[in-house]
Amino acid sequence: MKNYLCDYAQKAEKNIPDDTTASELADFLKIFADMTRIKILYALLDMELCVHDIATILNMEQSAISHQLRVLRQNKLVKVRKEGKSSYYSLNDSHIHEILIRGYEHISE
Amino acid sequence: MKNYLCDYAQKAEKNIPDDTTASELADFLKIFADMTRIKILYALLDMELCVHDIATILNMEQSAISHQLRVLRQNKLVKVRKEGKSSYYSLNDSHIHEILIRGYEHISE
DNA sequence: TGAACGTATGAATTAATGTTCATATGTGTG
DNA sequence: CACACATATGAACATTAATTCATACGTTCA
Repeated sequence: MKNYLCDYAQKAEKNIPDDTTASELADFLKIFADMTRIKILYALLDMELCVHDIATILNMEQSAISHQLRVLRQNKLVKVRKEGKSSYYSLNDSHIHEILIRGYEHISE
Repeated sequence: MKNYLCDYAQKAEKNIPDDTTASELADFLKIFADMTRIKILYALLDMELCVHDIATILNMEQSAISHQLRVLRQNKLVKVRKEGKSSYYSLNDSHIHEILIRGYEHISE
């Protein structure tokens, strides 16, 4: 049974985020781990859209979209503007573009 | 029942990746959606490590690490170098750094 | 060749997550 | 106020995924 660590491995230990940070990071990146949410984010890249339009564009139920928008909203990736009967959603995070682009680059290779 | 789309919404439609692309993208980003894998990736940021050392550093079972390394391997995020009894893993993707950094920036705000 | 070590993997279990369905809340309009 | 429209949400169901356990495979060395 080996419980020790080589010197170099001890260095690696320092790079690893603590449980709280790692967990927050995982939770954040988890948001991008879903096809529906990715599509929603892409739809919102250039403009704000109301729930109904997103559902129509993605050809999905309003309820499903609404649930996913809640996830995005709670994680501050999108923001809402209410006007009349509608809720207009738009992006709320500057890193989204970057992450989506890096991801796309990866699968394009 | 509204089946039409406003002009601006039709533009949004063009940004949305097709199902295949969106699915691949989601699958790729899904890899980052787990605390264990994030820790492994951080551990490998500066150096290669064998399975046993990763398990020790993360204080987890060898089997769990091995399973996750397989996910990372299959998705080409890490590569293996076999030497003697050990398998040494290292990063295999230039976007990893960027994604982890963007994620960290987000949760730091 | 047998024993120890390192790694990989299949099966089972448990936990987390996405979608649907039904329904509630809220807003504008006749 | 009654009704249509837009959105939000709780519960149920189905699916996916992470970990553990047991074990197999591969390598080194006495």
